[in-house]
Amino acid sequence: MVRTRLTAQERHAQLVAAAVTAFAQGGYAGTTTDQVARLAGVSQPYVIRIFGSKQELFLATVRHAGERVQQIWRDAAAVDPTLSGLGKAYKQLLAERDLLVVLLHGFAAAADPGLGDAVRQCYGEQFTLVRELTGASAEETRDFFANGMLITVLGAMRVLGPDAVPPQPWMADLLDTLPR
Amino acid sequence: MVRTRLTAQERHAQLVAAAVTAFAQGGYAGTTTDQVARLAGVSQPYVIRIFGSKQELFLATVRHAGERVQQIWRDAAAVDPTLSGLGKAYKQLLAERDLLVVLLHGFAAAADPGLGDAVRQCYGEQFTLVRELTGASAEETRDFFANGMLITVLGAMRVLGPDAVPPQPWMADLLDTLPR
DNA sequence: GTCCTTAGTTATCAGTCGATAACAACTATG
DNA sequence: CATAGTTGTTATCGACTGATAACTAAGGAC
Repeated sequence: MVRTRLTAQERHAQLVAAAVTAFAQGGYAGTTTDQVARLAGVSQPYVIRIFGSKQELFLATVRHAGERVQQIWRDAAAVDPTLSGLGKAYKQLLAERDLLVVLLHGFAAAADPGLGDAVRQCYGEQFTLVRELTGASAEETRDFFANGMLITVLGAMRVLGPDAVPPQPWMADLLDTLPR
Repeated sequence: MVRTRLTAQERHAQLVAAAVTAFAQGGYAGTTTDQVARLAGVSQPYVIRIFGSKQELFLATVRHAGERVQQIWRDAAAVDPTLSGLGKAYKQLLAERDLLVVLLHGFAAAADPGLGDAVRQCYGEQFTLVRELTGASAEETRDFFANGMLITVLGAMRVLGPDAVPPQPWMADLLDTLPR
């Protein structure tokens, strides 16, 4: 028998996955709940009924992305608990570039009072976790996050990632220095 | 005599200044042309007539911010043409935090076909200029931009800058390592 | 003073978007 | 089969927003 309906739990997860893709492209204000709904193959009002509001949908999406990043770091630290080890795990994160970019859009939208606290907490947890896992100094950790942020922004700019634009000369110089 | 009217040139500059403030807070999609107009004390249709469209207004704003950053770096390099010298000029940039944040919103909105090319060109010019001014290696320049991007994002998140939120423990560790 | 260019306004619209309400259909259980 | 709970839809609304059009008025040139 063909499964037509999903449980609310399954649908919730599917919608968050669709929202990662949609919000990564347009950001919070630049993405409609209808775009997310169409990506998931459901109607727009149903998205609202599951999450209550667009803001809650976005928050669930940012939290999901943050938790996924943390999990990848935990897994990496189990093998090599150094900044270098976690840095290599970035390879995985670049493969799921939308995850990083949706986090960036969260950071950028943090001026919105309804989003700011949740977004800052998300980033704080990441920073704390990396220090716990690696025991690295604050300075080393800052450089780690700085380079991660650069990679993320270059991804959002379509300089890095699956659908990157044709490379310009200046990009080559920059990209050559990034960890492989 | 009281000046009531401005020349188109003066008004143009005033509107770009207002747009820096407005777009820094809400980003491209999250800011209305009416918000910019009210900030400048003119009517919304007049903003559209001067710039043609919201997109052109945003592009003019991003270009202005990019040029201002470049000018600050040129001035700094005239005194101390090293990455350290340009880094110190960041103090000035943090004082005009909206300038940095509006650039970030430009990078984040680069997935929009109408904005991407201009935004990438803006970033490429910055990268190239810094290398020309300092003669630094690609790797050193990458670290320079990575830390700059981190500072910018922390500004957008209201962790850094004039209207920063009350600091959390993790923020203190991070902020202590940033260049003074 | 009159005229003409330029600065600026009000009125208005067509499209979009998040949200609500009412209804329909599937599925498990007894 | 009946019925109750859950999954999903269509219809619709009110608010908002970018853009257009038509009008008004300042101020320099002659």
